[in-house]
Amino acid sequence: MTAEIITIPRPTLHEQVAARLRQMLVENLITPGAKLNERELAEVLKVSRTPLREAIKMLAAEGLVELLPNRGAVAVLLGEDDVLHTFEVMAGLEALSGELAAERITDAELAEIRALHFEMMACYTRRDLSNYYRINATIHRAINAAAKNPVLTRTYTQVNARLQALRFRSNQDEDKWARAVQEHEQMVQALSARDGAALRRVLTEHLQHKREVVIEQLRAAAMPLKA
Amino acid sequence: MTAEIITIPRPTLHEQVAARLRQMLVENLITPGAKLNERELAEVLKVSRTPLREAIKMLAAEGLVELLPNRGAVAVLLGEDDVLHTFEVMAGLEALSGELAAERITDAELAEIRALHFEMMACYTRRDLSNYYRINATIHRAINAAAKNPVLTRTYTQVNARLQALRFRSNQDEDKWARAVQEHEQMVQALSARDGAALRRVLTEHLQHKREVVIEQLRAAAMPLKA
DNA sequence: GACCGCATTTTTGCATACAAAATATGATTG
DNA sequence: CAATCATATTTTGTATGCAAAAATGCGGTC
Repeated sequence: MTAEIITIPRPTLHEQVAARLRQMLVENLITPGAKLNERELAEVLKVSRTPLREAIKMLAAEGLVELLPNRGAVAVLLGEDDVLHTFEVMAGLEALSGELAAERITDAELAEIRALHFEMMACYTRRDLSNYYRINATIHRAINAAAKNPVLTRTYTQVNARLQALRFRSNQDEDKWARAVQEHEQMVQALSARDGAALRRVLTEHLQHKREVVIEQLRAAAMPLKA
Repeated sequence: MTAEIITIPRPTLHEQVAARLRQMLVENLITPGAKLNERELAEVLKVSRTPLREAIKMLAAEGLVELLPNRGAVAVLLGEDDVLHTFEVMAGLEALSGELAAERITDAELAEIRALHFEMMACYTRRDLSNYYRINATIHRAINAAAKNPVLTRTYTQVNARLQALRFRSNQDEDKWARAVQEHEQMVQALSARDGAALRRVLTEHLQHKREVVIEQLRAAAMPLKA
């Protein structure tokens, strides 16, 4: 008898479509606020409307699109308040991740995070913003993973997805960037010391600062009137 | 010109079905672990499989059912670990709710929570467990609402839904019940004092205790062998 | 020139039909 | 009698068709 069901073969079509749409939304290939035309999308993705609609319903439950009865779905467009609220929740989830990670992280996981941290420092030194962001996100995910709580990871991923859509890769303010790096330094220290309370504090502050940066850039992007 | 779109008329069919299924799952009208047969359900709910499937996909994204490729959906069955993980996240979300609520709660909201608290005390005194639970949940929702963060509310509701399915209305241990009531007393105090840190502490502990009770009852229910 | 009314065209929502996979059935054999 | 394999049945997954609602376009009117 086989030990366990190993469902990998090939995801059903609606799953693939959902994944693809998720990606498109997160990467802004679908403009926030834009209407999702079923006929169009079905044609582009080369599937019938049925699995497409099922996928859209999933994304709606995930909060990536909004469903308007009899009027289809639109990609969520986050206003300043939405961003603020989302960051508040993210901060709470990150804080919890850190707290639990400090208790449960293995030496191997810690070592990997340290390594990632150095990689990130390299990108910072080179002012390689794109890779900096990428590794940064990886570190946060790694901390979350070290918390060893699948429900937390799931929730974290879901809430975070909404923010991903507005990740600005534009030039950061130098001072704020430096501060962020410093905070990351503190994270590694707190993790090494297995100091959950400290890590909670650092992460909460870190997210708060991140929020400020995003809000600033959001405002700047919202009014290119003076330009 | 109308101020805003007020979409209320009648929810689309898949929304209704989703709501109904959600209710059935939460109230255990569908046994945890049970397979959801599309033909059967479609017949019972008197809809075709299309809106039913769309609803199921939403519930899957919400974590209330699990999707097995080519094998349909099953109502989630929480093991001890799942319950533990879910409570960990719930604790984090409640703590955050409390912290924010302490900052943002209005006098009217506070008064209402106080009133609910007294109602709950009445139920406690009468050992009216059913209504105690109901009002208890209402108080927690009210605290969450006082935080005035829709994203938090949404996340809270979603994670909480998974636990609702296993709300044991069985007789609690007297001591633990008394302790829970005392903690609720402390909540009201912390809220009145607008002491976010204190409320965070109380709620975190409260959830931890709640978790213990649920785990106990889960174990007891899991092995009625000795009975 | 802007605003309404009405017919046309899209677009969404739901039901049905068909294909593929999984499951159940039962005969067969070691 | 257990196990296995071929076949039948059920069930899920996807596509298509049809009805209702919304968006669009266009004359006409004030």
